[in-house]
Amino acid sequence: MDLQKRSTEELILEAAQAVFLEKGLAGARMQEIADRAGINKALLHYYFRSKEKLSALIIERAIGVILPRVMAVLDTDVELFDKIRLVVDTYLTFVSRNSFLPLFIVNEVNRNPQFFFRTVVEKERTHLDKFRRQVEEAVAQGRIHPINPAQLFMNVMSLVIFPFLGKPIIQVGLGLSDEDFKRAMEHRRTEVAEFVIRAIRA
Amino acid sequence: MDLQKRSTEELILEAAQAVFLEKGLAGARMQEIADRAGINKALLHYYFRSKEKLSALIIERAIGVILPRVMAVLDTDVELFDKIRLVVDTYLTFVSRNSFLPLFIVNEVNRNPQFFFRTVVEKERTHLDKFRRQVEEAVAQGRIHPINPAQLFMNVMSLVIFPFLGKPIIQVGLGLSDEDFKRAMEHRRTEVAEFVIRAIRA
DNA sequence: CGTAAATTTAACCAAGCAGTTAAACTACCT
DNA sequence: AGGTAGTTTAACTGCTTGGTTAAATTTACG
Repeated sequence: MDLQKRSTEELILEAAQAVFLEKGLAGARMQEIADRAGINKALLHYYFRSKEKLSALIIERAIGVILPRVMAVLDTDVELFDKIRLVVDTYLTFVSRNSFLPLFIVNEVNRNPQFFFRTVVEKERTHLDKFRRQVEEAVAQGRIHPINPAQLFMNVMSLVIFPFLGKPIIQVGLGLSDEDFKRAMEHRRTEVAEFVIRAIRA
Repeated sequence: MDLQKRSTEELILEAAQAVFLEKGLAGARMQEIADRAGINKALLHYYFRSKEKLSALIIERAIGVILPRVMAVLDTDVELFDKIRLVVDTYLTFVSRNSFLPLFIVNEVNRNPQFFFRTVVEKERTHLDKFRRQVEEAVAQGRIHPINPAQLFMNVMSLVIFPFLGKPIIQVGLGLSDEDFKRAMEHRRTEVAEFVIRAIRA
């Protein structure tokens, strides 16, 4: 379709996403967004009336791109242990390429939980059901240690996401270069899943 | 000593901490800090010249209060599994009472990693040595599965801290009331440690 | 070509906010 | 009583920033 060049609207959205993720909502400047999109402030407001409207779009986009990904995996028919491996791998890949996303989302969600609630979760919550039943079944069959599915899910998310939120802490605290960190995350791609599986396997 | 009333300086610091943690550095207003401290803006600047100086103090305080706590536990002579139980318990207790702290620290550390580096870590890094050796020894003796001490540490921190960063996500995503969430965290106090121990025990 | 939409230029407004200042008031100390 | 540090009041400066406006210029397109 438009292989030649992205539309101005897209340019703005990309620039806005970059700036919002880097600086946070309060720290982002409309001027900087305009600059990075290669346009001027007037045109920026011409497309997206206000900072608030623009930021709402970005937040929706950011959350909308990551949440369905996890939910889709959780909703498949794969066997439990393989599903854990799959969700870790999927998520870790994605978040490695968008390392600012977790912090941004966590901030916005804490600032305005209602929005998060209305926008996304209502539709997605049921997708957890299959996972929940799967865990309960495995517990009932004695294949895994008794564990609350919610807690298990929380654990997986924690292990995958936190290192990116705490990247500077971890890097400095453990003395890792950027390259080291990348390698450590690569290593985690398999390690985390096996860690979780060992923790629950009966 | 001064049982009657806290000094104005302390009042300001407490108010500043509260406001900074709730609103973040960029979102915090000097006026609000003054109001909450029960004084006026002029006096606020009379005590702490600028917002920057004040925020630097708060950041230092915030990090300085939580990091040494973990390090102290990691540096003790307790046996490995008990140490894991201890660190989880200590940390979870503390962070339950200061639930805004993790998000604040994570933000500041991402915004300015150098500061974090200079201020705290230099002195604290060595405290990890004992834990590191302990893990390596346990691996060598075949008491636990082979695991990089750094990764193990990262896993424990992840499991403890993340739920507080993602509290709204988790609450909404899993449909937990405030009471439910509190109970879930209480439950985690023992669960997380056992989870980790099962994951590494040979 | 002609017209409408897209884009720039440049100036401007209003609000919010950090920080200042000076004068007056209060409380405590000696 | 007098002085000093702590505190208030209230007005003000200066800068940043979101948002607007109007006119000029360019681009796209039938």
